[in-house]
Amino acid sequence: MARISDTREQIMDRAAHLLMSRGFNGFSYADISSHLGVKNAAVHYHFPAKSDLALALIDDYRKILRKNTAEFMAYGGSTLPQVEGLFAFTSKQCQLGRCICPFGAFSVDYTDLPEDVRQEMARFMDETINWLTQVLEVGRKQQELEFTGKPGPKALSILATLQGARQMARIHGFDLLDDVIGQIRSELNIDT
Amino acid sequence: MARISDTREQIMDRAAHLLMSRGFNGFSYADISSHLGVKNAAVHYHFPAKSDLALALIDDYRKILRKNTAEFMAYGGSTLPQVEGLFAFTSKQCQLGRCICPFGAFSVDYTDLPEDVRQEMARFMDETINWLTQVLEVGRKQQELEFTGKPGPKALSILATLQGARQMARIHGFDLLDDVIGQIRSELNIDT
DNA sequence: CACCAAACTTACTTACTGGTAAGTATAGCA
DNA sequence: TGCTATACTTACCAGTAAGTAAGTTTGGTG
Repeated sequence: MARISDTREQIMDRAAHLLMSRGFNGFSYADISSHLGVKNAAVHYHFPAKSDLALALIDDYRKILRKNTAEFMAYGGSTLPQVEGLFAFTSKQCQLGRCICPFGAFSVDYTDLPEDVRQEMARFMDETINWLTQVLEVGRKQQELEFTGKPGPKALSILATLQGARQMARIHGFDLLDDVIGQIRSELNIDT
Repeated sequence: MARISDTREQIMDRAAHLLMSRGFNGFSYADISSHLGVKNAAVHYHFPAKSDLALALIDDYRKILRKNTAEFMAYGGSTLPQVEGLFAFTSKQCQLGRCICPFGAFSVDYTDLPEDVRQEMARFMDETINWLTQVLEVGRKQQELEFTGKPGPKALSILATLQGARQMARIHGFDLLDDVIGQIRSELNIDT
């Protein structure tokens, strides 16, 4: 037994990977425990029900998002690193086999989710949309990027595009995601 | 027993709905059989393995796509009904609870799919992309629609956007899909 | 009427699912 | 040294998954 248990953290790491590679119903507690070399019940010790694991995962995502964007949301700054960071992150995750973003994973298995998980997911999505909406709004004002229509729908559109492309890339090849990101860039007039 | 067995057809109908509402690993043979009032083994009689069901579903989608687009692919014509048809279809499917398009469903459960199903899926995606690419190319030539960049990446981008938005709409509400379709329209300069 | 094949049902198997109850090892503390 | 909370393991449970083997019903055909 480790002095400070890192098993919980390892469970979260593995669960996050499994969630994004196989979807929420696509992995079992055994998939986690066997990979860590512990028993099934050890995972249940930290997360009694699978929905507890879901809530913890979503909570983590929200924290990471807030941490990474807090400074921008508070004080502004250049928007290009924000947008390019989103593209790079999506691309890297996909190449690491994590082709299903949490939105997609939980959307597919939505009918099996308890109400609290659904609500947390909606909140996380809200925060993500708000962040990108503000990035687009500020970016347009600062003339760093251009686009058609209002920032809100454009933000939705970009997030949806990346989510869909990430999934399609698994079936059709990773070039697809590069092409789509290129298309988004050109429509934001930030061709490199 | 019906003279001409329509059980197979009913199985396909139900399976298609379940695939698009819960994903491929999200439904079981029991979900199909109980709904039709037959036994589990009856489904296995028509589709021995679940991958046979997957292949049949994909084959059906390909046929439907080809049937609906054959005329346009052969002789051209106005492109607006093609594009608007895609939007209307996506919107309707989502409202009927089928928030997961086949690409998304099979992408999430990709790791469990046998090689032949993966290849059929890739082929179906290819045909879909080719169709929309041609629609965009012809539409631009005929000055029915405008867009940034090449038709290929734009087609990918639109399909990815619709797939992602359809999934996100389930979590965030159906308005999201309307907003996204509105955004796509305005970027094609076909605002109504 | 006899037969045959299609379309099932009955009854089963093996494997895995999330989940639980009870026992055990260990680290730190009074 | 003994106690206690943490972090597990062992050993199970009921439910469900896909899949199968063998028997049964039925419509159509010779």
